[in-house]
This record gives sequence, structure tokens and C-alpha cells, in this order.
Amino acid sequence: MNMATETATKESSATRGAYLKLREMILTGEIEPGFKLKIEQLRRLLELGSSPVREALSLLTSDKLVERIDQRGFRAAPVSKENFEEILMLRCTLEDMALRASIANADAPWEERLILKHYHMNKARGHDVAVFEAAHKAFHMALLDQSGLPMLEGYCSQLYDLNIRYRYLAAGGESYQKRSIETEHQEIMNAAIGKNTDSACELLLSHYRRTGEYLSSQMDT
Amino acid sequence: MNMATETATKESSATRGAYLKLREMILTGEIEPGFKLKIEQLRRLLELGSSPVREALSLLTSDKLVERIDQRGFRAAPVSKENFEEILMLRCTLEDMALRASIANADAPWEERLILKHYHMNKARGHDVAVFEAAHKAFHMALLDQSGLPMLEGYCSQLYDLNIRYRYLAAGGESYQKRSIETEHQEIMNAAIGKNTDSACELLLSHYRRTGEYLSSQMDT
DNA sequence: CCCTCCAAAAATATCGATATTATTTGACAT
DNA sequence: ATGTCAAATAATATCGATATTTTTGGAGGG
Repeated sequence: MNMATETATKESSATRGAYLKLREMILTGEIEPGFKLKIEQLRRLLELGSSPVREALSLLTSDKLVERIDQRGFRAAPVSKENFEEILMLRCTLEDMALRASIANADAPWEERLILKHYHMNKARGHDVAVFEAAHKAFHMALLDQSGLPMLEGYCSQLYDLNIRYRYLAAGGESYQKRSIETEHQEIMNAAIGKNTDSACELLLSHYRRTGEYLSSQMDT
Repeated sequence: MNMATETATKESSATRGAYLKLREMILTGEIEPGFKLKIEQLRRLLELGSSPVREALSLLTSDKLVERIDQRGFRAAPVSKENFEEILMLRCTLEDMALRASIANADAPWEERLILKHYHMNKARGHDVAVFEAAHKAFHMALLDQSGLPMLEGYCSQLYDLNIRYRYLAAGGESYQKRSIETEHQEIMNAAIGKNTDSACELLLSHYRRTGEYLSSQMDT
């Protein structure tokens, strides 16, 4: 059992373990959209009592990864093209706002954090997909984390995850390496550190929109 | 036991009942910000087992009304001026977006829905605060509900509730009737139905900002 | 042949008890 | 006095069993 894919199991509380494990499974598509999440079934899979399972599922509803229908249990959140496009749109609006605020509040520690996350992301390139994805997200969130707007950052993080889910669903996680994503990241970071607010935002948004269009085209069902 | 204040108790599931009751108590300030929410205590208050209590608290964390610290229980979400101002800012951005989309998709049923909610809100004026607040929220949400963007509407609804909480905290729920809020609502609705997008949005945002400034000034502690 | 209704099965929701973990209290040593 | 550690206390987290509700499947009537 390797630490990379099994990020979940041996955490502090059973609830948290279940939460992380199920979250991973839904994000990566191992649990399919709309799939009925029966307590008994998950209880056995996770080797836990029903309480932590139930609570983990409740937490996942916050993240919009699980839907709860009162008296009728839980299911993995469904997906749709409309949903994907709404996520993309919201992401663009909210990350734009957050990045502008971050740059406005820029300071040396933030720049250093950014440099490090960028370095770690590139270092993780060859490794396990899950490891790279974690570093990739950490880099993107580091761009926003000087905004001084914690709720906004929370929304961005949530939307980021929902987006990544569509990426996994569209191509088993291995899709978007075609473009030179590496250069794009470098350019975004340079613009951000150089306080070229408008150009940093433009680069970031077109970075998202390009992958968005690609996925959207793949989704015509 | 009247239906107005006790919106909670006799609902379908125990969890849902507990959720609604606790939500009401936190929104109105009956449970103070930062207050430790002990399971045993709530179990007795709501006359329920620990599972539904726990689950209700988990659901409230989605709404950002409760904070959960792993292994250390739950507490009512804290408040701060920064938090209030972030909520106001996000609300303005997101409701602007949603209202524009709604007006763009306007159709006859939407306009009729709006007229009705507005009528109900005015009819509820004299009644119990909780009844009026519900109608008030329903009106504001009706403005947005033609956007075709369910997640955005969800965020708006959440932010609306968080904002209302600050209103209750600042003045026991009875604060903002000073201005002629009635006229403001009428004007917003007229502009929306008349498809005067820019002016509808301006009216809506200044409606929010005005109450926002008032509350913000009350909060200097 | 299809619809309705009832009984059986399955799943959810809830409970109360127990195990685990955090917090407090007070004794002891510095 | 003060800080540290350990036992006692209190709270959370978890479990397994039971009650409630929904879903399924099939018999009987239209």
C-alpha cells in the first residue's frame, strides 16, 4: 500500500480518513458520477462503523462532490456540460478577483512561497499523478493566498477540485500535458511577482480557458 | 407551538429538524458566535440521539455557520469585521453576475414569480420577524433564480444568510427598517422586469452597500 | 395487458453504550 | 511561587443493534 494513491487511510480520526479516501475516489472518477453510495457498502470498504461513513459523506456534500437526498441516502454528484461550464466561468471570475487582491498585497514571503511551490511542482513532474496534482494545486492556490479573502480562497479551492474531477473523468487524469503547461505556469508566476496584474490575470484565465475548451469539446454526448 | 418561530421541529427526518433548528439559532444570534457546541448539551436540547445532532452540525459547516475542529468538536462560526466585509464584497460581485444572467434569460413565468414574491414580502411586513425575513430572502433569491447558474445561486444564498446573521447580531433583527426599503425593492424589481440591467444591478448593489455601511459602522469594537 | 395495492426485502436513520481523546485538577518537585 | 506531570474528569468519536422508511416484486383485480 503506497502513500501516493492511498493518501487517506491512516489519518487522525476515522471520519477524516473516510472523508479523504472517498474524496479521492470521487475526484479521480473511481466512483462514478451519480453512483449510489450505500452506507453498508462503504462501511465494509472502509472497515468502519456507519457513523464516520455517514459523517464523511455529509462533509463531502459541502464540497459538492456528494448529493444528499433526505431519507434516501447519498450519491456521488452528477456531472453535466452545463455544470462544467458554470464551474469554469465561476473559476475565471473568482480567481481573477483573488489574484488581483493577492498581487495588491504582495510581499516578500508571498513571493518566496510562490517560488517554492513552483519549484516543487516541477520537481514532482515525473512522479505519480496524484503527487503532481497535489503540487499543481498547491501552486495555483499559492497564487491566491495573499488575497486576505479567506472565503474567496475557499470557493476557488472548491472550484479547482470540481474542475479537476472533470479532467479525470474526461481522460483518466492524463489529458492535458499536450500544451506547454510548464511555460504557462512560469509566465503566470513571473507576471504575478512582477506585479503586472492585468497580464498575470489574462495569462491565468487563458490557461484555464484553454484546458476548459479542450475538455468541453471532449464532452459532447 | 406556532409555525413561525419553531420552523424546525416537526420535519421529515430528525437530522433535518436539528439542522433547521440550530441554523435558526445561529442565524438569529440565539447561539453566540464562537460558542462551543457540545454534543451532549444539544442532544438534550433537541431531545435526540447523538447521530442526528452530529450530522446536523456537519451540514452546518457547509453553510459556514459552524466550525469543526477534528477531534475537538464543533463551535458556532466566529464573526469579525473583515469577515463581514468580505461577505459584502462577494455578495455584490456574485449577485451582480447572477442578476445580469437572470435578466438576460428573463421570461414571463420569471416575472410572475417575482411579482408574487414581492407581493408576499410586503404582505408579511407586519408579521413575525422570522416570517418577514423568509419572504424577504425569497424575493431576493427570485431575482436571481433565472440565471441558469445553480452553483452561483447557491453561493448567493449562502452569503445572504451569512449577511443576515450579522444583521441580527448588530441589532437583534430590528435594525434596518429606517430607510425606505420598501421603495428600494419596488425600484429594483421594476428595473429588472423592464430589463434595465445596469440600473437594476446598481440599485441592488447600493441597496446592499447601504445596509452594509450601517452595520459596519455599528461594529467598531 | 396494465394498473393498483400489499407484503417482503433492503436501505436509511436513529439510538444508547463504549472506546478514545482532550481537558482540567491537584500533588509534587524545583 | 511556579512549572510539570499524572490521575480524574469531561467531551468527542465510534460502534453495533434497532427502528423507520423506501424500494422491490408479485398477486389480484380492472
